[in-house]
Amino acid sequence: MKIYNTLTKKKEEFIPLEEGKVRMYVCGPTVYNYIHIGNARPMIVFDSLRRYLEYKGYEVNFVSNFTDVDDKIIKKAIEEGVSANEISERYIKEFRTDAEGLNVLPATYNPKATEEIDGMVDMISTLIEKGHAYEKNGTVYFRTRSFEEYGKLSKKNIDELEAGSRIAVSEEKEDPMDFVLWKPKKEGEPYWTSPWSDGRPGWHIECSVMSKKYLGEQIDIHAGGEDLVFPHHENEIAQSEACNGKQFAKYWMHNAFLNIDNKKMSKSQDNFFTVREISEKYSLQVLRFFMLSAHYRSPINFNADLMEASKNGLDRILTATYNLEHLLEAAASNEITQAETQIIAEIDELNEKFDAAMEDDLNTADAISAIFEIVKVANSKVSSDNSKELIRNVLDRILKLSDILGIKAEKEEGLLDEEIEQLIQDRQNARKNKDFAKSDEIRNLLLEKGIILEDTREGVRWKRA
RNA sequence: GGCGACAUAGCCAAGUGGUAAGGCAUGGGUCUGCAACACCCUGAUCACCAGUUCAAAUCUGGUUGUCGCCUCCA
Repeated sequence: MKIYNTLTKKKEEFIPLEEGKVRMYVCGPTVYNYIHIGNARPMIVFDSLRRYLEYKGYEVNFVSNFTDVDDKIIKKAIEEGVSANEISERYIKEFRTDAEGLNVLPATYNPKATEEIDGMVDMISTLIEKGHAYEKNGTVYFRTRSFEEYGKLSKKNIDELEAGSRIAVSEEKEDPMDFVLWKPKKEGEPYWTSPWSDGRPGWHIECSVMSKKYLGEQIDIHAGGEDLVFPHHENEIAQSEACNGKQFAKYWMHNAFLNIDNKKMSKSQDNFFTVREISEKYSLQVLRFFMLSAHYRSPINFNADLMEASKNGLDRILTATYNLEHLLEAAASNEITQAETQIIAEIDELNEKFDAAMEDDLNTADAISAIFEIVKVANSKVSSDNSKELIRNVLDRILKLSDILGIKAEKEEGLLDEEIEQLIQDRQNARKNKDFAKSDEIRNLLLEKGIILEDTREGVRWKRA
């Protein structure tokens, strides 16, 4: 598989550090609110990567953290008059609800920053010992100039950074580019004790420490949104490599941003959507499908029309599996014929197209097109005249490939209550008697109840609107 | 100011040297009692200019436009 590596700015063949295993870290959310749809992009994209790697047979150790101590969390806690912990616990719970709706698999480990403070103190101590960090008045800074390769990920030159810097100059810092590893508490803030002060860790050190603890000093893939390249990931590299003396992550992957109506999402512009809000209007499967319909490194635009189009597109796939399931029930023959092996060969070819797309830096847009092509084959060439084996093969293929993308392609219709069953029966009787006025009336009534009826060769069937 | 990305049909979007995948929408037709689903048909001189090449959406240079990072941010 080829992966575009931000570090080298090239697509590279993916070769894991340890054969058959993948160590992967994705920067998780700061839990101070519901996640927004921009947060959902890396979750979905890298979950799809994980699913694909697992499908290929890798054992994936997938770690994603919760940043549960932070200025924003503290601010929210003060506003609500509750503890910071209460805020973070609440939104971790909400995060899990949204992640489940998006069909994002749970991480192997979900460490919380506040539970890893000891490790952070250790790493900061090591950095001080090695001359990569220094303490001033209870604050510990990373000595950026001590790490020669600083800027290698974001391709920034430290001197140019300083020239154009908008960072407030601190009297304490040896250099304006130095960043905080540990900061003393302010009145009323949560704190932990350390050799330097009662306080809390800086944001960047968290990921270096949690990644090391759960995945080791060297990992295969480190991923996140492209805005994290600088300074967050650059700083993680500096901390981890200065501390451990070896390359931190082999492949750095970054997803592009999601815009709303071609504008950056921001609270001030009031074009901000949470995943929760979207879930009230659409299945989150539609959001997931929408996100995967473009390449992860391209910016993607979000608006109601595009969601509508995605919904229709996804429905095409869902309808196809729905149809195939009904055909499977209706099919009489079980013997696969010569002609049918041709259809399977065609599907095999499209399956290969899917794999090739995924192999090429996770080209989910192209992979989805392969699924659509299989749907086309199913719709145009498969009927209840075919053997169960053929139908089963095509159906399974669509379900399997969709599942790699985390798309649930099987409709969960549930059961109908007796009243509706009776109405459907009444309508069938009316149709038999050619009382179409009555049958249409019943159909409309059912539509109001959210049940759509379809008359097929194999009889009447229903689905939920 | 520094660094970087992008520009493909009404819309979304693949395609990185050999005359343009796929989806949505539109219009016409088939199927259906009518619908729905589905099927068939319907659409692109790949932002512009110049260059390299037998051959360019695809490489090079330039122009225009859009956007991102450099500050918490996915």
